[in-house]
Amino acid sequence: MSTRKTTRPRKRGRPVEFDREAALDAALETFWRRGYGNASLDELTTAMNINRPSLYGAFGNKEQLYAASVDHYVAKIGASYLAPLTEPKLADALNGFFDAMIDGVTGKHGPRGCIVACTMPAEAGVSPLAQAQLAAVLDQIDGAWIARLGSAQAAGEIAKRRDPRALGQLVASGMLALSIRARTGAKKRTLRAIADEIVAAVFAP
Amino acid sequence: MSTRKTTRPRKRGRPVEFDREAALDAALETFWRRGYGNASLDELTTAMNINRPSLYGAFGNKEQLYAASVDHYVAKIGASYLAPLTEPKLADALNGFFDAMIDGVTGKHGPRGCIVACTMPAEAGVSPLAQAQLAAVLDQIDGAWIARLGSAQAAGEIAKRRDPRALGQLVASGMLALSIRARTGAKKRTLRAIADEIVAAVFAP
DNA sequence: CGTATTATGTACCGATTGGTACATTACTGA
DNA sequence: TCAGTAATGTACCAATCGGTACATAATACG
Repeated sequence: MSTRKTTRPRKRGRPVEFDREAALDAALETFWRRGYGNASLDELTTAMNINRPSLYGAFGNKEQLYAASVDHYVAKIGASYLAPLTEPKLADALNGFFDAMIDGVTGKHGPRGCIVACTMPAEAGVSPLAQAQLAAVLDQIDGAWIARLGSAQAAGEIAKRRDPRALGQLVASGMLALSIRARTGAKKRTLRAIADEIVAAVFAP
Repeated sequence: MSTRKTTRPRKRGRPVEFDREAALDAALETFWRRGYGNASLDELTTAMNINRPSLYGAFGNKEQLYAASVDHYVAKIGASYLAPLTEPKLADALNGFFDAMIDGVTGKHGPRGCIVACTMPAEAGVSPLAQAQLAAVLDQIDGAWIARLGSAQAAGEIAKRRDPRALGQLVASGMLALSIRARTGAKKRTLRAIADEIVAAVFAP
């Protein structure tokens, strides 16, 4: 018998008519701009261009749609901010990260600020699910920078006495703070000046 | 004729029965913990122990009550964080600020985090009033630190080549980020380690 | 074909929302 | 003592909220 992939049963019933990714993009933009509580299902379904039963069928409920939107943001936009971490020189990684991030939070890909820093903390006080998700996202960003700074330290780019953990959390903290500042309309130059101080702090002896 | 203060007419009508400050404390605690949208008027009036008409008579409406609660927070708790700025030595000012702030955002005076960093950014995307208030509060904290670092620089405590403006905004940014981290349950030691890096950055050459 | 299955569109649900009308109560001033 | 004034308590409002029942439409299977 020829080795055959387990015949996955084809999809029954009426096919989904909307593009799940496009719908998530629209939901993300809505939650990002208005926060969780200020985004109503009417707004969401209008922006996503689907009706309520389709939304509930595809995403569960409003809370789960919000969580999916945040995941979508992290995977799509957050990941693009972290892409410069693969730069061989630490200075390039840091500057590339802050440049990309500042472009992003000043409106390049959507509303000003970042959905994580600007909308999740408010929900974290009410929803354990949101609190856990926020903690997980922060851990992920911290972890990425801690690892990157650890190898930079091994390569002799930063002083041996520095603590990669605290420095990684400092860099990630910069992202949170700049995101909030951008929400009120802060200019790129202002944000970049703050980022410069953080970069300098990483390279201090 | 003896110079007399313009006779202020005494208060007419039934006197107010609640303590405005205590009511504001309760409103602040509610908004702080649950954010603006998740705090209903039923919750607010119950926490404040007043009825709706009294709330509207004294504070206008929900949005204005929120703004007043934030002002109350800034004047009461925010000011206590900034009190160490009067320390003669800059290091004492910085460490006193971060110690007080970390105690605060980890729950000493109320819910974890700070109402400014954790609940205002979400509203700033919807309400121009909230956005302007958030910008004003950030300006105030930035300004306090910029002034303090300016005089520290004049006193030779930090290097002449450093930029007090960027450094002041860096310190204030630390407050924002630590506040968000505290919201998810981060421990004091973690927050203090990040603060230490910021303090070190201020004193770098 | 017919049947099973799944998505869509409409129309609706009870609950909750922010906000207010109105009668009552407690005070000041003449 | 009585009129004027302002806060309180109750009870209510229209609007909106998140979520769903139900009939219809579109597919796969046999």
